[in-house]
Formats: sequence, C-alpha cells, structure tokens
Amino acid sequence: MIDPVLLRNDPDVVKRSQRARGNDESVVDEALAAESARRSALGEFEQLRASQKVMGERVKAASKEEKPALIAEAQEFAAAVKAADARAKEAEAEFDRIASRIENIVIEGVPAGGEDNFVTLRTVGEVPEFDFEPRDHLELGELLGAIDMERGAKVSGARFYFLRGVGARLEIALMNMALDLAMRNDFTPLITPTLVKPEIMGGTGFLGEHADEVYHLKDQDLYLTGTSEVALAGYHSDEILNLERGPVRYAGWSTCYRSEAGSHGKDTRGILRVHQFNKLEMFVYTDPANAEAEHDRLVSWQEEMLQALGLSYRVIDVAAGDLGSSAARKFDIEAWVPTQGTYRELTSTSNCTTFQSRRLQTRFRTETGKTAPVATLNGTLATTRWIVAILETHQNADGSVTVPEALRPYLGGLEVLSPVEGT
RNA sequence: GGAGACGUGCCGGAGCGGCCGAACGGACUUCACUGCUAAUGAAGGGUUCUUGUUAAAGGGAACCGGGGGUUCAAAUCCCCCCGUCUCCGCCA
Repeated sequence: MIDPVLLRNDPDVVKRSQRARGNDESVVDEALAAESARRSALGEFEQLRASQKVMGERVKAASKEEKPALIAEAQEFAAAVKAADARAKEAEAEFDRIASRIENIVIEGVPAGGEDNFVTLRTVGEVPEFDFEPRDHLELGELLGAIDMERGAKVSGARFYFLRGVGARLEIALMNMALDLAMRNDFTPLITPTLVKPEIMGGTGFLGEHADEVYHLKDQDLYLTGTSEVALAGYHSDEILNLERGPVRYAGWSTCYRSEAGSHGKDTRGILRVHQFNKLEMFVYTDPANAEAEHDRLVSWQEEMLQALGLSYRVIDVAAGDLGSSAARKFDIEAWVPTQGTYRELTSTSNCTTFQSRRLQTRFRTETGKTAPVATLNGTLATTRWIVAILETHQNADGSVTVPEALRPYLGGLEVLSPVEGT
C-alpha cells in the first residue's frame, strides 16, 4: 500500500513512478478522487454519529413523559447514522481497491524500462574455462548420484526431484554455511510456516499479478508460500517494533513452493526451475531512513557467499518495469552457468520501503514517540538452485566436482565429490 | 473426535446496556525527596482515522480477539468465525 499522504501531497511523484514501471498512471487521479470521497463520507458519518451520541444523552436524562417522543426521533436518526456508516465504509473499500493497484514508489536511480533494461553494477570473478567439454549440472548430478529427476517425476511429476547422497548433503551444507554467515551478522534464525492464511499472502503482495503462481489449498483456504519472505513479513504484522538497537534481522529457512504457471517449456532440464526447493532468506525490519544502506549490506552478504563458493557473477540493478509490486528497488545477483554460457539468477534482494509494512501494519516508534511504518527488505542467502552453478563451475574432466574450500567444513571435510556406480 | 472455560491497554486483572478508552495493581516516563542505588510521594501515558495548523495546541469519530446483529444507546445481550486453555477419548 502506498502512502496516502504522499498520494495527496505529491501525486506527481506517484505518477512518475507508475510511468517508470510502465504502469497506468491514470489510476493516480482515480485514487485521489476516491480519497477525497472517502474523507467527505467519513466526515458526514462522524458528524451524524456525534449528534446521535448527544441524543442518547438526552434520552437517558429525559423524564418518563418526554422519553417516547425523543426515542422516536432518535430511531429515525439511527437509520441515518447507519446509512452514513455504510457509505463511509464503502468509500473506504473503494479507495483501498483503487490504491492497491498502485505499486511501490520506485527509488530514484532505478533504471526505467522492462526486463532487458537492467544495469550491470559489477561483474566479479573469472568466467571458468575448461579444456574439456563441460557437463551440465544434471549430468554431473546423476554421475555423482546427487540429483534424481526421473524418480522425482515418477513420484510427484515434472519439475520435482530427489536430492540424494552428496546432493542432499550439499544442500544442507549450503544452508548451514549461509546460516552461519547470517548469525555472524545479527540475524535471528527462524524456521517458518509454509502454509499461510489469505490475508498474510495478500498482505505481502503475492496475490496480485502473480496469484496464479501460488499453490492454494482450497479446502483449507491456505496458501503454500513461494518464499519464507511471506511468513517473515507477516511475523510482526500488527505490531510496533522497537528499532532503537538497530534493524531487526531474521534468517528464515523454509521449503518454497512455486507452481511455475506460465513457464511451460522453460528450463525444463534439471533443478534450475522446480516446484519445490529450500531457501535461506534474509529479512530485515528497519527505519526507512536506513533502508537503502541496509539494502547494500544485504547485497554484500550475498556476494560474500558467492565469493566464498568461488562463483563468477554479476550484480544487476533490476529495471523498474521488472520489479515486483512491493519492491522500490531490486538487486539480482546472477552466477555464470558454464553450459548455458550465461548468467542465471541466484539471489534477489528487494527494498520494499514501507509498502509491505503499511499493509501489514508493522510500525516502529520514531524519536518523537510517534509511530511510523517500518521499511522491510528481503534477500536470498542460499537456495537449492546454487547447486547448479557450484557443480558446473567446479567440475573436473572425470565428472568429479571439487568442493569449494569454504564449503568443506560443512561436508565433513569432503574435498571432492566423486562419481558413484549405478543408483 | 466429545465436553467445557476463556479472549479487555505494555503485563496482570475488574467491568451494572448509557456516568467506560475503560476501575485497581504492576511496569514505564517525568518531577520531588534521599550521598548513590533502593524506598517514598506526585503527575503522566494506548492505537487509528479525521479536522485544524508552517508546525502544534485543540476538537471530533472509531477501536475491549475478528465479523455480523439487536437497541435511541453495546466491552456488556444474540449469532458466526478465529485463537488459547482444561478434561475425556484416539493416535504417536
């Protein structure tokens, strides 16, 4: 939800943001009109209600003889109050409907345009060269007895898989490595629910344009989360946080579910795009004034992970039109995937400013003692998908994979993943 | 699965349909007092919207788990939902 005060005082800023995203800007004027309609409807109701209260006092104080007449009068008045209340509520709902179509205000400096208009901020690490024909992650995963797509499909269908042996260990190792890094930086680990109520799913903005990519359990009316961001954002809903000691940081560990509707035929091979995976997600609640600095910190922790894993990557500033509705800015880190000859997204970190918290009613106390919406930020610290880049980047001619040094302690000192006999 | 109890502010805990945004206690903040701490005394507080203003002060409305209803008037009565707890059963 955007800031209604900003909408009222500075509609041009909102329009400019809508334009940068390639969104409809007429909705801004619609929202403005709905806002003033809402306020006048509310004013009418409040005035009537105040008079009704006065009337109630008179009824109470009246003598037996006066009472019937007064009550008759009050009865009529009550109907008017009720009608005004209904109008005010309707006007409020109408404003919410319109305002919710406005996406978060894009931060100054975010490149305009769509998917292809991102700006590369930096490229880090050597692109790996091989003096042999590199195998792709699935071929390697099968050689190592680490990834089993066939049986995944047998049990659960396309885009499902088993991680076994060193594959399973690799994922757990990655998660633990990420968790350690998070804990060194003041994050509280949190294992989150992966089924959430509609209002939480809606509040985090995932039931907007992307509603069809979300699994929904109809009978229970619960949603399977595509990221722990959902539960982490809902964690402090309707609360006033104490941010005096700095940002509140959580590292959420959860399995993520995505229906991948609309991506049929895309990345069908291996575990690059799957319905279920694990992820360690950073989530931060902070004073909006510190949000951009925190955003940079999230990126630097992500880079720390990728560098420790010896991956080659680039950091991109995602263009306005490619941002989620809650994000004011988003940095993606894409790692080089040798057999694809291109960079693929391994992490994504968004600064949602106060957009998410406004809807979820998460506030903090400012220096003056007033409450104000907090800023929320989120970012990936490790996911199953990283296995793709790790296997391919560190592979050897014989199909074995050298374990990056930083990961070895999490694999019981294992230095090389070696091919195994039939599975 | 069966039976019951409960859900009030930061916490505990009262609350008769109008005098209840809500007693009382604790915590908290400020002030006073006391070498310090503690103790004591006094005062003060919630949230949201709205109006107002450069800003404020001030005014108004809403909020007692959520949503409906009855009533001139609802924390209080009725219905539905959600949550918590206790007992019994069942399964680990």
